[in-house]
Order: sequence, then structure tokens, then C-alpha cells
Amino acid sequence: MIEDDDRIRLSLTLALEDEGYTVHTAATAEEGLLRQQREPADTVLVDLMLPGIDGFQCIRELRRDDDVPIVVVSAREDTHDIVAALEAGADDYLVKPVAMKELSARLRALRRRARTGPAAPADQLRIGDLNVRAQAGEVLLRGQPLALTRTEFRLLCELAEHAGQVLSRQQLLERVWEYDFGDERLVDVHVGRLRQKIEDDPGTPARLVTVRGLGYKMPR
Amino acid sequence: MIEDDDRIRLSLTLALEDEGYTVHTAATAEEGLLRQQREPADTVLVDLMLPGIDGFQCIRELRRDDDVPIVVVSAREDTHDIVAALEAGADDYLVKPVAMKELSARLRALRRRARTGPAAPADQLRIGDLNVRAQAGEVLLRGQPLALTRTEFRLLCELAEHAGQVLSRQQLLERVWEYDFGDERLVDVHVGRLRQKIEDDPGTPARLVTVRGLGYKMPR
DNA sequence: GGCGATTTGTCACACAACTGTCACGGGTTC
DNA sequence: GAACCCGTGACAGTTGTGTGACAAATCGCC
Repeated sequence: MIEDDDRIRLSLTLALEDEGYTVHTAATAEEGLLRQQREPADTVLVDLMLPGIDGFQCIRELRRDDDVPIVVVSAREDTHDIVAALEAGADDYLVKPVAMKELSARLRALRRRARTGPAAPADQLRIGDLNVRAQAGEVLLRGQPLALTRTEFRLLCELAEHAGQVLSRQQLLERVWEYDFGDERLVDVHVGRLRQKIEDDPGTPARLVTVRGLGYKMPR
Repeated sequence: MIEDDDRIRLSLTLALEDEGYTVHTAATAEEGLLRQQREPADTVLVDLMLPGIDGFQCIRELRRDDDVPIVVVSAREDTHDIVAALEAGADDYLVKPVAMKELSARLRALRRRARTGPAAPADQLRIGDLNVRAQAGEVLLRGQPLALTRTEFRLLCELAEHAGQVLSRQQLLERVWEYDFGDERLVDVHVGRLRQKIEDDPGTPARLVTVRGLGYKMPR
């Protein structure tokens, strides 16, 4: 979030964190741009009236080398500003004061749309009530952390990252184990062990399902 | 554009055509959904208050088997409605009366985002109310996933890919089974099994019909 | 550096699902 | 009416998957 007003920044941050987001903040465009280069967020919220580089320029800079979803949150409600911001590369535009519910819904809609795009290696994936934090190396099921082994974790990440599509045992072997040969049954065993931990009823898997003859997948 | 108010529909259509869009219109959700199935548009504008099926349901139906960008244009400005529409699957929400410039800019932004979207849109085929998703390894009938076996799946893919044209048993044997000899009756059996799953009345096939003496086909 | 605990990979068995063949019967064509 | 085409149920053989047991490897901890 790039926003110079301390009060707004704080209240939005708190509200977003309540929704489960991890928020990084910056008070100026310069700071925000640098930050985005160092440790990229998967979505950017930006104000238009900023000291120094203004919001429009900031959006163009962000857009220049990044496909990250950008949402403008501004007090200016002029059609002209809205059009200019969207033309600059923003994906959405909300007028302050924003209803938190609406912001949250618009973020979800945008992220849903952006996700279907080129595999963005986001460090936090949500599949249903499963929350995979790749960087933190932890997985939360309904908010409760799970004790996964390293292999289970990597397997889950791989499946979660491609939620909705089937991954063959061969693909999983290559990506999780970095084998390009070897017994495919190995995958079965680990899938079984993973299921013991992430499924409510491991006998009838719901989160990690097998597609007979093809492989495994996690439904969206 | 799905919009029941004639005046709004006309004025929006004219304005959009000025911007270079080709616009198809429908006055009801039913008509719009049918239209979208027949000759899909690449973006859908939808009103919320419609006679018959309402806007929310319409969005869900559209979204069920299509990734098309959806923009809501509604007179209702309640946060609750906005959130509900976005949750149902809409990508953006504008409150009437809309500034044409803003609508246009939002459409451009959305289309820009959507285009960078689906990694491989080619692997999703739609034949009537049947939706074949190759990469997810699943087939949806009216939005409901079907449990097909590997052979059934490949058979269906082959037929769907050439919807409208007759495939001989020989061709199917070659393409699905990779046989270049063998009993052609094998195809019959699997077609029968497939019909049990995809036909409403397997006795009188509608989606997968036989062309006596030639083979099978799926009508468009 | 050693030791117990955990994790990992292999194997074998059991079971369920799928496949291909066949035979019968109804319908169609000539 | 005969020849042919097609749908379908039954069935046995095959394949794919889940799972428990076990030994080797690795890890964590003094």
C-alpha cells in the first residue's frame, strides 16, 4: 500500500490484515517502488495524491516492468482522474472513503482474474480453507498450522500452485523430487501421507483428489 | 449487453459502437445466456435488475463454464449489492448513470488484464452445455463435473474437438486407442458407456449421435 | 560424534475400477 | 426375408490406486 496519510494507512492496514492479507506499506511513491522491486507484493494499493512522484507516474513505473494488479484508492472522484489512472495501467479505482467490504470484494475479484494469468509465483496461496505460505514455510488449515514434512510441503505447494489442473506423477516427480526417472508409486505414498494431514476424511479425499489414469489435482 | 431498459440499452450500445465495439444485446438473462453460448462475446455487460433470472444468478451461470470478463452496470449502489455481484463472479461494477469515458476505460483495463489471462484458452472446449477442460482433466455438464474414465474422456475430447463432423469408428480407433486394426465394435461399447454419463436420456442420444453406416458425431 | 526420533523410499498385497470381448436382439436397408 | 448395422448387458482379465510394513537415510539434540 502506497499512501501518505498516516491515519488512512493505519486503518486500511488493520482492516486488510483482519481479512488475512499481509500488508507492506510505504508513504511515498519512491519508497513503494523500491519496495516492490526488493520484495514484490502480489497486489498494490496506491493513492493518487502523493508527495514527490505522483500516483499516475507511480502506476506507470509499476506497470513498466510488472504485471502486478494495481488498485487506486483516491479521494478524487473526477471521471477524468479515474480514466487517467486506468489508462496509466491501474486495474481498479475506488473513491474514498471506501467501504472495507467493497475493497475486499474488489481485491478478491481482481486477484481471481489475475491468477488465471501467467503463473505468478505468489508466496501465499489460498485453496479453500487451506492457506499455503511458501516463504514462511507453513501451511494453515482453517487458520491452524499443520505439521508437514519437507517433502509433503513441497508436494502441497506444487499442487496448490497449479490448483485446478491435473499434475501427472511424472511431473510431480520432476518438480518435487527433481527426479527424471524413478518409481512413480513414490508419489502415491506421499499423497497418501499428505492426505492423512490435510483431509477431514482421508478415505474420501476432497482437497487432494486423484484423477485416475492422469495424476492428482487440487480443486479450486 | 444484458439490459432490460430499452433506452439505456440503446444509448449504451450507440456509445460503445462509437468506441469501436461490436455490441450484441439481450433484454433478459435467459436470452443473454443463450446468446453467449451460441456466439460468445469476449466481454459481457450485465444489469442487475432483470425480469426472470436476476443479474446475480446470471453472472453465476456465465461464470460457471466461461472465463469471460463480466462488468455489472446497475442503478443499485449499495455496498451489499456490489459485494454480492463481485462474489458471484463479476470483474467490475459501475453505478448508473455511468460516464461513458469511465466505462470505456474500465473495459479497456479489464480486457488488458484478461488478455494476459488464461495460459492456454485453447484447452477448453464448449459444446452446448458441455464444457471440456483438458488441463483440469474434467468435463462439466451444466457446470457439474462428470466422472469419466480415461478412455471415455479421450473419446469425448476427440469428438468434441471435431464437433459437427462425423468420425468413423476407424478414425476413432486410431486417434483414441492408437490402434490401426482391431474390432470396431469396441467403439460402440464405449460410446454407449459415455452416453450413460452425458445424455439426459441415453436411449435417445442428443449430444452424441450415431450416423448410421458412417460413425458418430457431436452436433454443434 | 553418537543416539533416538523422524522422515523417506521400496515393496507387496488387496481392492476397486476400467477395458475389451462376446453374444444376443432389435431395427434398418435392399 | 436376408444381410447388415447398432445398442447393450454380462463377464473375465487387466490396470491403477490405497495402504501398511519395513529398512535405510536423515535430522535434532545433546
